[in-house]
Amino acid sequence: MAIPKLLVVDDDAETRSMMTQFLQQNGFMAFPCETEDAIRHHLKGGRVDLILLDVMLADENGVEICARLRKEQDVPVILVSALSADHHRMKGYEVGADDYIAKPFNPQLLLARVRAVLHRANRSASLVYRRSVSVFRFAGWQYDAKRDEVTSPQGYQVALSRKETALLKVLLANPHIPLTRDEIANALDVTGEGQGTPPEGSGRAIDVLVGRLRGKIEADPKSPEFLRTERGIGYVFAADVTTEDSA
Amino acid sequence: MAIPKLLVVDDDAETRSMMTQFLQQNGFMAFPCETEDAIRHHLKGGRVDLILLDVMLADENGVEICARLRKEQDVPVILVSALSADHHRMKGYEVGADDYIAKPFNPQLLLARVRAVLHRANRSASLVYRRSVSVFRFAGWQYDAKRDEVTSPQGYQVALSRKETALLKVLLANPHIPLTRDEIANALDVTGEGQGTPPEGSGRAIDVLVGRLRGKIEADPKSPEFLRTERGIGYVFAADVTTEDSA
DNA sequence: GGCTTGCGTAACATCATGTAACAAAAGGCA
DNA sequence: TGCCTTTTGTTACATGATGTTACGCAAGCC
Repeated sequence: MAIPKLLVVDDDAETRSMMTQFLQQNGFMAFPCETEDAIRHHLKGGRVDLILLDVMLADENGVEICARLRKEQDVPVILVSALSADHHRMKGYEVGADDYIAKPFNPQLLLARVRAVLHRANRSASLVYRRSVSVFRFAGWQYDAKRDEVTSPQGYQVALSRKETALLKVLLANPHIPLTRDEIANALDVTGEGQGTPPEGSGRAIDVLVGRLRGKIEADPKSPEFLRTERGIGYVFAADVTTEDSA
Repeated sequence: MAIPKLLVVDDDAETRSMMTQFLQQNGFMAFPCETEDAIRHHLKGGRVDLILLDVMLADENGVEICARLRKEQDVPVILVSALSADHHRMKGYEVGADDYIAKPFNPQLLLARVRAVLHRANRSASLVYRRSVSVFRFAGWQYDAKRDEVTSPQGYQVALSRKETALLKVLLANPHIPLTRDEIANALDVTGEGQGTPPEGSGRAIDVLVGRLRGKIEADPKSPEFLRTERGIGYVFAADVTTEDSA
């Protein structure tokens, strides 16, 4: 993929330029935009991969703009907001934002979110009807999604519990992308069947789970090679993963 | 039951036709719909068993449409979305969607979900649907429904009790679909005819029954290959099953 | 350096499941 | 009917998975 083109939409000039600069420094083509018109200009000009949209634009509510953009073109949108209230968050998703991030935000987290959204958008177009991935490989390890079996480089079969397996799956599906504990928890709660248990933000279940998985697949759990911690953010799977389609 | 009639609602023409085709190839009567009006047309026209609804319709939010449909008619709905954010998922359940699936999705998973929802909606559907099937095969095993005979890959005949047989039948009729203990109990109680026995949610009869069946058809009952546990849910038959119709 | 915060993890608490052992039913047969 | 065998359900306990808490260490920050 070419260098992703991003638009930074914010009515505060300083925020705008800081975010733009930050993104540029991190390898993205970022353009500051002040108004909806500016966005349209870029959209007409050609491919735009992602829009970072401030929810509190002076003239209009970001959520509404997002809704309108969605109708016209399928551009991924991340809402940025100074409000951390959750109903706002919901509102953003309802109109089709791909993600949401609250100010003040952790720069690394912003990058992680941007990469994650680009990653999703990039794949979903071509992958929708592709046959499912059945085998993941990394550094000699292998995970067979169909049988739920994990095999070590030495050929030993490693027994993982269901949650451990689910965690591994989430990580393998998002290599090199930092995932927050909430994101992981959400992904793990998806049982695929009846559900009603709202995921909580309480305990440290994820930390413990990560620790347990490390104990099973890391040579030295104290200095993990794959399951790395991103302090203040969450965890990343820090290895290249190759996948293989099932028949 | 007749062949289930499904509606595929999506504003993207390509997605619509691919999903429709895929479902048709897998034995469903599937119709593409572009708008809510199209849905209503089909609903008025007669029985519709399930609606697959894209959350990101151009004009309106799928979740809202789902909510409205729910109020009017009791049609099962599965939401389909390009957003993997789980907040959406929650939202979908709140308004009464029967399930939710994120794009890009595994086609087999889609089929499983569709069958599961249809199954729930019409409990006896899948068993009745397969009444003409006389022989089931899986991983070398064979179950002859006419003679109630189970044959192992080595050709040994395995003797199952009536309940064990009934359990196997239910599982074979719903491969890869997790069944709750209640669902299984219901299916077992109704087998004969009269149905005055109120299925209870009390004891652990199903667990024990599953254990006994495992003892007879699993090579290693401790780590079952076919009759897998879905913690917190129930059990699944985790093998591909082929069927053969009787003359 | 001291302070604050986040993380790792052992130890415990909880809960679902597996299963042996027993009890109750259901047949089968003289 | 009465006795025996087989099937089915219940109970009790063991096991294992998952989540929580508590405490100590390490990383960042001044």
